[in-house]
Amino acid sequence: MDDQTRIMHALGGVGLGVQGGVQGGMQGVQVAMHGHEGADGDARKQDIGDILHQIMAITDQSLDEAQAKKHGLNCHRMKPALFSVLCEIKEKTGLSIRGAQEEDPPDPQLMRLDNMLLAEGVSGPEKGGGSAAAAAAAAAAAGGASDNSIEHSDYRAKLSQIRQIYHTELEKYEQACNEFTTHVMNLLREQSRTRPISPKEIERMVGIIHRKFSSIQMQLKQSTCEAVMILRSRFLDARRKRRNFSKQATEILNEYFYSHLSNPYPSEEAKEELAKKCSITVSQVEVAIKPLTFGSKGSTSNHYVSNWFGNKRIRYKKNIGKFQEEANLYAAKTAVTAAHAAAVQNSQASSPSTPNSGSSGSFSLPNSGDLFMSMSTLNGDSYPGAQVGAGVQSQVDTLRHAISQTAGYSEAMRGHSLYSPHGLNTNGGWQDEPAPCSVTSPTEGPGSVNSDTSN
DNA sequence: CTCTATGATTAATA
DNA sequence: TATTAATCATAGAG
Repeated sequence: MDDQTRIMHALGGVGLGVQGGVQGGMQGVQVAMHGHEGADGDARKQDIGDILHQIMAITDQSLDEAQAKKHGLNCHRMKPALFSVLCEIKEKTGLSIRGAQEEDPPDPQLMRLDNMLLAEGVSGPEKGGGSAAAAAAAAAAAGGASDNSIEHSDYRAKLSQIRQIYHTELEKYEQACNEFTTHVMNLLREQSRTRPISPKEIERMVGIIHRKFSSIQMQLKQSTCEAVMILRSRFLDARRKRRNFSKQATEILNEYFYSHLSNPYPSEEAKEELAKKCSITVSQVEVAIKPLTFGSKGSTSNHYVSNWFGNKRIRYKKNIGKFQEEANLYAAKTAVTAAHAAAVQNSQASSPSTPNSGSSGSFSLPNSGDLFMSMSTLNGDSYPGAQVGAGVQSQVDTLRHAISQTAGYSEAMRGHSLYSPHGLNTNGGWQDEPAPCSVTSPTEGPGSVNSDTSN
């Protein structure tokens, strides 16, 4: 008690001793601190010394006493002035380190992580997280190629799991950060009543805390990214586990292929239609992680068709003999369908019943390249008898098919001019025929056949 | 297991 | 950019 009054007195003395105002107080302190005292400097110095002594003595006092004194100090009329002065001093003496300028540059790595999380749909808008939602999302995402079945939804489920964890954790961190921040702020504010803490300093402190927490968040983001990467790599590996197209899908594709043998380059629309047909007709199982990674363009399903046609073309070309049977089959099929469809105006020509007769020989179609080619291969090849027979038959069928095409021949031609951007060769074939080899050197037929078949 | 069929990927090409 | 040709890697049959 006694001490307290003395302190108060002393403080008052400091203030009053100069001029009484805030300004005065400041000057007084500064003067005293720097030791530039004037005439009565010694006396003031003495005062200050007293004060310091008394302050030191506080530690020896009981809690109650300290509280009381604190209160006393807080209520002192000079307190605000002193406080600001002390803050200023503190600021000037560099006690508060001025290292708060390296915050603005947004960490590129963090940006990268953010971008990736966003791209993967982890941090993006909520899409719901459940198997049902996953299925819905899958359906929504893949427009045409809908059922990517197990793997796809599995992936989605896992992803949404990650996402959920991520969000939970993020929220937790956020909350902790806020809690901690407010706690520290309160603490500092509280302390600011007894020691010089400027609002600026508090701000800085908050900044530091936030930085700390954001670095933690970055770790979270990083590990989330890693998890996604792992998940993705696992499923991307799985992507290579190819699924064969369904029987019907290949049926449809083959049909198209063999009915457009002269120009098996489906246009975009055609591809789309084929894709639609295939995936609608059957639960055409496709592995499609791709649509997940970026907003599926819808053209993804066309990709499969393109793949298929690419493979088909190349493989057909590589070894026609091997595909003869298939060709026959589908040619016949298309012929039949054509017959069905195109009624029977020219039943003579297109009737499947009498295709061989007139048709084959009489038609030297522009796309006879195909026929010729297959012909020559057949001729050149020393197939086993049965096979030859089959070959001939197939040839016939192909012809028949060609004829059936003839019904829509003009259509086909239009198609050519429209669809084949890379010139359809005049010989009717696509690009350079495989024919040449067999044509030019039919003698070498067997060899080529063997190699083909072996291949 | 091997072997073939086949979907997917990739580098090269026009 | 679409295709080709080569290649990879698996599915499926034996």
